Amino acid sequence: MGTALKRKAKKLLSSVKLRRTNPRVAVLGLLLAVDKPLTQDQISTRLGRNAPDKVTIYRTLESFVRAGLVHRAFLQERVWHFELADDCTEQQCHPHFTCTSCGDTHCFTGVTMPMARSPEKGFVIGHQRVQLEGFCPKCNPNL
Amino acid sequence: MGTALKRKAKKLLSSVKLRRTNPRVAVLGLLLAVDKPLTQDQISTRLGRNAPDKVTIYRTLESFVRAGLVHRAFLQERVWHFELADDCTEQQCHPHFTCTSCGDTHCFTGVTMPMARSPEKGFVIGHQRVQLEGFCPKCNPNL
DNA sequence: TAGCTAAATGCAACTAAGTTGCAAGTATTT
DNA sequence: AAATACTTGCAACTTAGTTGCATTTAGCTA
Ligand SMILES: [Mn+2]
Ligand SMILES: [Mn+2]
Ligand SMILES: [Zn+2]
Ligand SMILES: [Zn+2]
Repeated sequence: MGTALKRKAKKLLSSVKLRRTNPRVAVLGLLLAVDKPLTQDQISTRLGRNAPDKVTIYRTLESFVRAGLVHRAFLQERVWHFELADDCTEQQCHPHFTCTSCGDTHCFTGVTMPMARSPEKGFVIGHQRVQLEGFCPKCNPNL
Repeated sequence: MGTALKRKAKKLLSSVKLRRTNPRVAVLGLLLAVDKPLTQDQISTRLGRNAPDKVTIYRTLESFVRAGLVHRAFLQERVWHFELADDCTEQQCHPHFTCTSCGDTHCFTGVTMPMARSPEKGFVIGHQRVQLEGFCPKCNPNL
């Protein structure tokens, strides 16, 4: 991991009053670098030989979520994907697109969706999530 | 389960060329009756004493999904929720609202959302899913 | 109606994502 | 440098969903 990324990660950690430990710098630096949702397993693999323990990665991510640095980006499988909580408003994150052919996920950061309106009085819609699936350019049969 | 429901379930099964077995009639009848997403566990509990085996419920639901009778309505937890595949178009199902206070889920069947537009050439958006969370009328602090 | 067969079921064992408890280590404060 | 609250790693656990296989059954045919 680049020194610049490490510095950025440490700064971020301090800004939310989290201790600047090695596992946290590594995980946060990675999320800063890849800029797309990753699972615990993917994080572990990418950090390679001296990746922190699985439990530490989960707890690290949990602390990031609590601090508001990271979101769980719910995809359609059974595993959680985590990404930085930028490109989001209070009410909604950007849509996520997953290719049904190759499985790749893309962040549609430029796409904004109108908020759903409640069908009846009394509901308060605090947050909205949009998931998309289909073919990515690589797998598009018409291309 | 009511006789009418059973008859309806059997009819539906025949219409998609699935064998009319007891487990299938029971599970489909239940989904017809409750009209909201249920997990395998909830289905099993509601069917009570002589509910089919867990594996049978999963395989039953899988056959319904293959036949297009049922959708997996992905909610925010780690478990799958299944519901009848009506109130859906080819491109999107109705939004689902889950209350962050009491956990109840409501189907916003009347609410339609515009489809997201691809941010760049090449993506084909086949399906869109919208999840909402907030306070339900029961838990709304302003009510 | 009885028999045939492919499809469906039930059970036990398994997989894998995420959790919990606890002893040992360490970042920050003083 | 010492104190201590926070963090880490490991082992054991939980739980949703899967797999393999022997047994049963729905729907068909004779
Ligand atoms: Mn994203
Ligand atoms: Mn619904
Ligand atoms: Zn693709
Ligand atoms: Zn509620």
